[in-house]
Amino acid sequence: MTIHDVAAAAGVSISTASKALNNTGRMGAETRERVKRIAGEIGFRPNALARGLLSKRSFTIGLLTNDTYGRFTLPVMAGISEALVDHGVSVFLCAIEDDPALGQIHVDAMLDKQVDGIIASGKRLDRRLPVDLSSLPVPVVYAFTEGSENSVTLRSDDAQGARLAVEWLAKLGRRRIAHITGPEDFFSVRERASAYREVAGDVEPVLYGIWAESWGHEAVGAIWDRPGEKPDAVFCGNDQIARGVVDALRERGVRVPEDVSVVGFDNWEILAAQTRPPLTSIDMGLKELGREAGLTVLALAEGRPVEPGVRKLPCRLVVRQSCGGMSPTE
Amino acid sequence: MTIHDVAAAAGVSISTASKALNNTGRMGAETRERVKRIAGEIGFRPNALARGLLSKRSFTIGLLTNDTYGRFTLPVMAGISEALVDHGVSVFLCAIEDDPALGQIHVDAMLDKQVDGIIASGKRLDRRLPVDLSSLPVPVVYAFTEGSENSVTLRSDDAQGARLAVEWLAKLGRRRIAHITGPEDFFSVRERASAYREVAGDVEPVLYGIWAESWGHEAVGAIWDRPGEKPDAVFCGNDQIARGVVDALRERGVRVPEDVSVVGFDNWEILAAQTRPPLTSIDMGLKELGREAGLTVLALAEGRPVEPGVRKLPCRLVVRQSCGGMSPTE
DNA sequence: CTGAAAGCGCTTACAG
DNA sequence: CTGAAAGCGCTTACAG
Repeated sequence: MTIHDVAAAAGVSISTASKALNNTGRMGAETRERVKRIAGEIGFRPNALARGLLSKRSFTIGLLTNDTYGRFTLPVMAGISEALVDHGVSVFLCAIEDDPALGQIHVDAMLDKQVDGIIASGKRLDRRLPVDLSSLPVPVVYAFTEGSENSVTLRSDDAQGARLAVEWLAKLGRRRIAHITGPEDFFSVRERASAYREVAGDVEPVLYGIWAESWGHEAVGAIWDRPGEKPDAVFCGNDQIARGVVDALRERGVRVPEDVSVVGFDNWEILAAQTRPPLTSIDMGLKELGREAGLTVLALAEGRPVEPGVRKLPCRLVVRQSCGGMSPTE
Repeated sequence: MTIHDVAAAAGVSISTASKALNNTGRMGAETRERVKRIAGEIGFRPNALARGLLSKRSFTIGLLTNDTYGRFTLPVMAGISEALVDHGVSVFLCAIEDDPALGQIHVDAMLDKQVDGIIASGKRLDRRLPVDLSSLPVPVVYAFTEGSENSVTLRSDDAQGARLAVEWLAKLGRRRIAHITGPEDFFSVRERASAYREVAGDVEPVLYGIWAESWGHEAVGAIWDRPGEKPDAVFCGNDQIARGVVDALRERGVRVPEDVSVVGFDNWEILAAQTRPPLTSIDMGLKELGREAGLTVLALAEGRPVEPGVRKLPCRLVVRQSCGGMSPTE
């Protein structure tokens, strides 16, 4: 089923057939309709390869990621796909672990296939992918990973997210808010911690550790075993830590949210919803981030101008039950 | 940079250049080498679109999935990608939720782009994707989802996995093994339960519920609150349930693994490893399943014969600490 | 051993 | 208003 078949069936030339189907050129409305109808009847679908060869557009982009676990990449991917499917653009997913050779192979494969652009994504804002994308013949957008010079980079606004969490706790009347978080060498950890400090003051400590439930447990032990006043709230660096904190508090007979409010970060549905009580958490809006990344790489591919630099997208608070309080009333 | 540039730079015709680069035709070894060297020097990369137009192979396949959460699809995807990258094949990821219209859009987009084949994947063995793939012009392989008549379908061997779990418990000396699992309308639930029955006998009950920690909790309550002898082991339908079971037992002062051994299913790393104690679990080998699916669709695309029907891939036991015992000595 | 020509399926100036 | 021709970048019979 090629355009030749359509042309033959409609009794016109292939140029006319092409123009009819693409709504270009000028011809009798009746002719155009007839060609379209016949194309539909014989099930003609234009070959995107042939079309791409001419137009220099493949309607294809590549998503490169080293987040094999997919916790971050998957929502990003969903957003990209959702935004681009309407434009007829399909997405190659390339999981490259942290292997530079594998990364290069995938980049080469994508370039061979004439992708219109590449989105680089990762699991950490302050690390680069193990492959250099800075001088490719196609546009590159960085989403949730460190970008190269003068590139377009999209990331979540972790400071604003942290503020959102702590302000919510303050609004609920909490005054002694502790912060239990991940490793200090993470940029996002430092950014969240300093936003926390601004809002919460320094009545309670920041405890740096690892991204694990066990660390949440341990930190609660350290805080609650020391003498003196205890926190009435804990802002956690992610949901895993928050889960550990909630479980540890329950085991000590401290009631959540009556005695202590807990906020997580990531809004990792499966974890946040299964915790008892379900976690109030900060959502980084990764799907929205993916959507923006998709639209941005598309704009670049079409030659529309895009301001380079880092663009921060807002986080939002998702209220469940670990803080008490109703859903946020502005 | 096209083959014209290579030909010009090497002082040969484009036919000769093409043949030199593809190791076809006959020519002086010296000419061939020179062309190759020059191609490398000017950074020539053949346009896969043009190549695909001739060869009728795009070196592209599509992965269709309704598992937006990605728990199952992601390992499958990793396996597919890993198997195919060596063959120069790239993968379109199409997340279609459960939306038939969206599914059709993605299928059409893939066909337009001349994919060499499609792999359909899901989150449930006994459900079909919301789109009919049974009479496409390209080969289709089903992985971890119900396939159509006479298709090639790959799935995990849940009965064998369940047997592995229960036999492991028996080997550790457990005699009263309960089974707490998901909804009975899941095919895999029934298959696991009946394999469990065969090995464990009927001293303890099968409790059907939902795929949630809360159900694990609740089921432990039901069992331990009734009078009479208690189980000395629990085989759980998935890791979430197992986590609920382990937590509930701990809260009752029942020691895991000293008093009761617990086995999960799925080997969902992030959950299994964070449970205290870490969960021994059954791994469905989804990455291997993806690898097989990739190689199978490739074989089909190349016209090699593939036996239709359902192929079950073996599960394996991953030993952590929730059962006691050493790593399986086989 | 090497090159001119035809062609993959399509689009787009350009004639008529 | 419609069609013949050239061409996107490549490969592959077929001549020479």
